[in-house]
Amino acid sequence: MSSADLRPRVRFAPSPTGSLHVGGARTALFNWLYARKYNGVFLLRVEDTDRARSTDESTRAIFDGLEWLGLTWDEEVVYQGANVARHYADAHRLLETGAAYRDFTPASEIERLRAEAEARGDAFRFDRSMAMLSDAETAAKLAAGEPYAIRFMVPDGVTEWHDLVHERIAFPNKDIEDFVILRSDGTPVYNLAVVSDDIDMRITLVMRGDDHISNTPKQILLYRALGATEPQFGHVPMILGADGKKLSKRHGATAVGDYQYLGLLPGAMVNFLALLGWSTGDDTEVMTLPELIAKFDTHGLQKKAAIFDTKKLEWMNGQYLALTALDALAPVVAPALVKAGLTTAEALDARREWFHGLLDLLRIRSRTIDDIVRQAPPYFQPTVEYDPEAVTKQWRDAKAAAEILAATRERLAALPVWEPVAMEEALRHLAEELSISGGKIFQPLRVALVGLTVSPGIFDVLQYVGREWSLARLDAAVAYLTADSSAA
RNA sequence: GGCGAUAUCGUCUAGGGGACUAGGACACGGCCCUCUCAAGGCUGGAACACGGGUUCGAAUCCCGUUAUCGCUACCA
Repeated sequence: MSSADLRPRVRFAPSPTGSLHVGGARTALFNWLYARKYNGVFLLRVEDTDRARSTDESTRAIFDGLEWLGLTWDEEVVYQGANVARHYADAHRLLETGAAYRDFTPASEIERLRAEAEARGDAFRFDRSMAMLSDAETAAKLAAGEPYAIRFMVPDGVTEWHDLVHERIAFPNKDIEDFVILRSDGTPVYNLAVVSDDIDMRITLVMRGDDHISNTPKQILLYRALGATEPQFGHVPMILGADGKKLSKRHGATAVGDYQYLGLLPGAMVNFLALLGWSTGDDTEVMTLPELIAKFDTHGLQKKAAIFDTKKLEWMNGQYLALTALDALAPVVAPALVKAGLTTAEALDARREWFHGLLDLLRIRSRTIDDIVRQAPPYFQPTVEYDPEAVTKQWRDAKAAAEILAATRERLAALPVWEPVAMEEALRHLAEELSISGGKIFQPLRVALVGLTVSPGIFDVLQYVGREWSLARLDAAVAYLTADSSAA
């Protein structure tokens, strides 16, 4: 065996029946991290055997989501639907070796018995003897072309494995009923398809959600009956909504694409997801992808389900907004500004330095890209709208405010250079002359410049709004206030 | 119902017999900084589900109870 064959092989196997959900994304992430950490191979398998529910659109959404997160796969995508011939052959192989048997009982009959048992309050269990026929009977039914399902004959004993996160898990085989592996229409059932494909893909570790724990003994039995050595298993906990219930639409944004749309950074999403159900063992929380890979260790995997805390996700995104180099951040914020109709890509390119400086000012006050866009209009549009509350609060005395703003305008206009240090010096002098605090000038000025009571430092605002627009806005404010007072 | 999994602050977690007066982060409150808002710094409140064992000693090991979740399909 060559050394290449010893590389760990893991996979992410979503059903293309919706978007890529955060739970799936995290399962993919753990697998990806494992592969990257241990020089392994990360594979993607689309489980599209349920043709009624699978869509191409969903498949694309899954690819897009994984790519956005940077979880790239190493070999061609495997489509389970393309392997049904092998699934069928494997089922028949088990039939030949006696590990499985034909069940001519119609599905409708099983359904009826199940309903009956439930009505009695009993649990229905398929009884192997129901299907046991003499060779002659079987031959006759076969000759008559009667349809049959293939059931796996669960042997006696106990099926156990050493789970990567749960240690030992054991199931007495008596609790597992003879499950169908091939339907009477010849299509494979999930557990068979998964095992057949995982064998074919030479998967060495199956890491998946712990909702699959109960499937695992059945799958292990299939590996053994098929003459294959079973892979390692690791069952990671689920992600729950804020109410402790399974994450669903009702909880709002649950798809990875939703967060992309909401202006989250993929690095923040990955970092946050990694910390849901896994920890480094030390106190580090904000980690780059290379750090995540270096620190990843299955021992840090949690057994307990985790609640998806959007507040912490936002905080994490704020950290990434602040930490990401402006050169890298600008290209992702620019399209959002363009989309909001505030500017064009060309205009931003032309004022690259200005844009980066502005971005640096706004990002520290933001948790998402949308937050940045929301703060941006005063710097991209010639005029601003006044927030009524800001007017009430800072321009309550219209006459006084107008006077201060007029004086402010005069001092600023007189400056030889439009530069923060000089502005501050000039306005602090003005405050001194008027025997008022700096805030008494800065706050009304802030409303004139951005229309709000909140903004970055006032001198930064003046600088980034620019001389021309700033002075015009002061004029407009004075006009507004004098008109207002004469009207009143 | 049966089987399985899980159980530390509101949330994510550290902890794997004595280092625990149970640590960190998010969120929340206070203070500092300050032209506002953030960011940052300091700081406060806040948890071992319950009951039995084992042990000199238990958040840590064992058993039970409870609660939650999952599976129990000719769904995946």
